[in-house]
Amino acid sequence: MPELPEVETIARGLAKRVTGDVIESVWLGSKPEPLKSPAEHIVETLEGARISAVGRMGKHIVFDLERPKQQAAAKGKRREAQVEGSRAQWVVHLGMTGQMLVCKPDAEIEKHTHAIAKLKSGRELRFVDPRRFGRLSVARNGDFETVGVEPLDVDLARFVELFRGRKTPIKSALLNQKLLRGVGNIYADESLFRAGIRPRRRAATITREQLEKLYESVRQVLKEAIKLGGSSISDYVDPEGKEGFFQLRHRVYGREGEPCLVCRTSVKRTVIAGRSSHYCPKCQK
DNA sequence: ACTATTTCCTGGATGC
DNA sequence: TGCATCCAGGAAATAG
Repeated sequence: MPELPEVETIARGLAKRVTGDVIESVWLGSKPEPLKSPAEHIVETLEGARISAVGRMGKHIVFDLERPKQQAAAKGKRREAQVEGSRAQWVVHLGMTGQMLVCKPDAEIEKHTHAIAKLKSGRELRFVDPRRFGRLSVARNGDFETVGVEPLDVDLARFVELFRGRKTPIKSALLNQKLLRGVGNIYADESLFRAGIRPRRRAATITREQLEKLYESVRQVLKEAIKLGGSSISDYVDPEGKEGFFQLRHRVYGREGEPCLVCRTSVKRTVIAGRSSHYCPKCQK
């Protein structure tokens, strides 16, 4: 379940391996494709493009693409002709189980492979996603906007403002990508534990002081997790096949019934907005 | 304008 | 052992 730290780790790994490479051809799997843009649009945008950078926005991996000039000239008859030397992005959301793999072309094609981009270097970028919650799309430069703010960029004042007047539980607000982007179930629970706030607390009832603590907690948890390469639960590994280690630092997530690491009280689990939520009833108010 | 709930999807875990 | 059922959850869609 890639959240911000995992996606950041993945994007860095991909950047290291495919920056500067050129996409020569693209294959998209049949059936209901996990696409947010029309298939032809994706193929047209990716083929021939050079990957100039790989980054992250919220939980999205963003490949920055440069389209060569001669490409546009040679295919002049194309209706939606590419502007010369145009820029675009390939945006990938991994959903729950998505993976972006860099493979040798002779590597066995895994079940649930939905897209393959052949690279000039001879390798392939493959998108594999058993549960099909992941999504692929393309955008022209600047088109890919997400509404929420980056937790690691936002300042305290704007962070506090996000929750003003919201009756929804703070846990739901943290998961709402239109407010804050990149925080998922694990990091929401871990942040709330560190801030001493119960997940069901209505956002609007949280004091300024507590919100300041939450602001620091969210950022601290995310930074620490990035440093450790994310949380490896189920079978998450980064593009180099390495596991993350933040799961060893989880204080409440997945620890139902186990003693709180601070006060030994049994960690409780409840469901909020359809998501399991873990907390210590004594440490969190 | 918000908020809450349902839906999508498959593999692994659990239960009888 | 085998089969059915449940559960995980991001975000879009739907309902209130």
